Amino acid sequence: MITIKDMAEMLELSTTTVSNVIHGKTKEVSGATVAKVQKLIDEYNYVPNINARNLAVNSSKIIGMAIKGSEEKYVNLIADPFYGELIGTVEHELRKAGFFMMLYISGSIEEIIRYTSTWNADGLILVGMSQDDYVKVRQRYKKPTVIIDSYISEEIARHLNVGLEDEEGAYQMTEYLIKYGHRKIGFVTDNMEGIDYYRYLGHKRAMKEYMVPAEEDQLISILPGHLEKEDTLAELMQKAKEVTAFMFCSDYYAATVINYFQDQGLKVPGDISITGFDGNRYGKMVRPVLTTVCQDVTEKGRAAVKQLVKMIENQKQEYGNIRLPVELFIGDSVKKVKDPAAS
Amino acid sequence: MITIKDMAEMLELSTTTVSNVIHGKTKEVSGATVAKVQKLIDEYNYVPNINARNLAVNSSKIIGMAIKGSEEKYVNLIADPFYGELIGTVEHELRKAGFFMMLYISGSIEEIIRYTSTWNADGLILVGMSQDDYVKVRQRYKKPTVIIDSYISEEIARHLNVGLEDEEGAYQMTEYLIKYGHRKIGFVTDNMEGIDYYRYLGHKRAMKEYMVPAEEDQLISILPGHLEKEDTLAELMQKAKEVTAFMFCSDYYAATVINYFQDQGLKVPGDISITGFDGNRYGKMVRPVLTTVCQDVTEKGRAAVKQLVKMIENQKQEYGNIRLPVELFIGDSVKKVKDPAAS
DNA sequence: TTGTATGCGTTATCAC
DNA sequence: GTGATAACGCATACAA
Repeated sequence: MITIKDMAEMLELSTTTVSNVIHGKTKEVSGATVAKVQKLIDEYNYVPNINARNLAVNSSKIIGMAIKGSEEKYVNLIADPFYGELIGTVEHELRKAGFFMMLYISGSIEEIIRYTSTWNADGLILVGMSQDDYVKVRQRYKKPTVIIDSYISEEIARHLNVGLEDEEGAYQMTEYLIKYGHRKIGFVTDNMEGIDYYRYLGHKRAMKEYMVPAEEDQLISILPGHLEKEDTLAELMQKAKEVTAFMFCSDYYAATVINYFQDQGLKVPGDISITGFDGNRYGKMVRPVLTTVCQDVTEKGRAAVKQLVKMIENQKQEYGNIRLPVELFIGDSVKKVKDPAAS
Repeated sequence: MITIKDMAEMLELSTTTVSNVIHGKTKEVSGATVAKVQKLIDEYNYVPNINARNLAVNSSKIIGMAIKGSEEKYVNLIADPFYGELIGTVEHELRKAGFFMMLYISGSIEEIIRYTSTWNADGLILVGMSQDDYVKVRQRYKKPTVIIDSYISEEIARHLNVGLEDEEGAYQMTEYLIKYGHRKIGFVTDNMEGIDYYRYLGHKRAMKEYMVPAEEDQLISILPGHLEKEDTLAELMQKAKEVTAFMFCSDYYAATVINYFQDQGLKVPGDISITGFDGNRYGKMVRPVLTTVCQDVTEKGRAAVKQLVKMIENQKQEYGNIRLPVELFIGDSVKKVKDPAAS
């Protein structure tokens, strides 16, 4: 690893001059010198030591991308194509903008805070954070931060969030189901915070607007991570008798259940209709093809990076909510049913 | 951000003493001083500046994880659960060992080299590298490096690779097909280098051992990334008439083709049997459940990190090949056929 | 038990 | 045009 100092000595120049050439401040340097230095740089493959540079300018070009998930959910989390795609685009966009990505996947918010401050990250992208988590991070980390897919109340914490039209997406899906004659709809989720909660609100709004009596509405709660377990699936089979459709908050869950039901001899959508949320490969891979609410994950990552870079350049935190649009994708997992009440 | 110097001044101590406390060298410091310093550390949430530390000790705790993929394949690459799971476990294991992961996904090997050297990474994990790529990296980067899933000839480049029993896996799968009466088997791949090539070799070995005439053996080449395109799939439909089974080198491709075939009215495994390679969620999600060769991605990442850490501690590059075992998973995508020659 | 001095590689401020 | 020199925060060899 050749350094500026080494090169300066070899050419009998000062480090300042060499540094100037490296930074293209060539108007203050003679052409001959520039050439000499440039030659050496190429010859020895000079590459700056970022640690030294960061120390000198008190910045890193590091953006921390912190994904919070409980320890038990760990493996599930990262195998989900949503995260793969998100991480991929964020890394890509970040580098295009001249930054580097440091990835933290951890169940401990304390750990995340510690790491980001040691590395003196120029900015943060937070995924999967609750309001509490966000507040804790903000207490200790003051530089630009953007959150992805969180719902945080405006009063408590000013923040910039990049998310989805979750409420609207669920509303549209419910509306679609109702128009297809469904009234007894089971809304399945493993938590009631953040995005799932807002999707539930959208679902409720549609149910109300179309005047479906509240007692026909079923909220089905699943223990987090248990949707892959046999007994939970069996339980869902039971519930399937009481409703004509299930709405899931992720394609992965929806697809898993479709397969389970069919393996058990239940017809989808013949006996029960099923919908998802995400629009990823799992929904395309399962048969019947999943009717779902599509989001553009790439766009999500891109928007987050764009906002973050803007903040870093302006040296200040911005506030607001960016809600990316969603779109219904009609597959084959929903059947038209006769509404008994209508006839 | 409070620094060691700040704390030393506040307590009227030297930076050395403070530094010693931080590093737990308390036997050389009086109990009272330790307490004082510790109190301040907690109070101000002192956290070391890693840039400064790295500069001082000439090391970073950074491991570069470089994934090479052509620009066009970019999105495909990272949405594959294989990469998601691999990145996840590597990050996890790395942190457990006290390192940080810097992720580089790039089609340019030059770029990868430049980034890893600016950051002065302590070690490298390389994924998706050809022999040429590896040699180029090694010319410029001398610190510990481990490769995942590459095939590099021993003579040209000494290296440590963590891979799979690719040849054996394909052998077993072919053997299984043959025992189920298949003789006309189409081996489908979009490249003939690295892992796919060795899988092909295993396939050939089985065909030879079971004395299937060479003319019954079909190597079907697909343009890279084209297996999702309509015309390539249609072409494959044509080929399906000439064979009784297709072997694919990935579950994702196999599942995609199963769906396409069935959507077109071709029965799987009724009209044609299909096998995959990987053992991931796609294979479990498609119906019929895919018969495939399973690998343990988590174990792969774990092994890579373990080896790398060992090298970093011993300060030297090691050589060798670690081939993780594979296992046949029998799904429902292969049918027993009557071997016409046997009757 | 504690302190002093120096170096890590880079950038930036001034002076020549 | 070019060059000293200090500063960034930390670790460490060596003194005291």
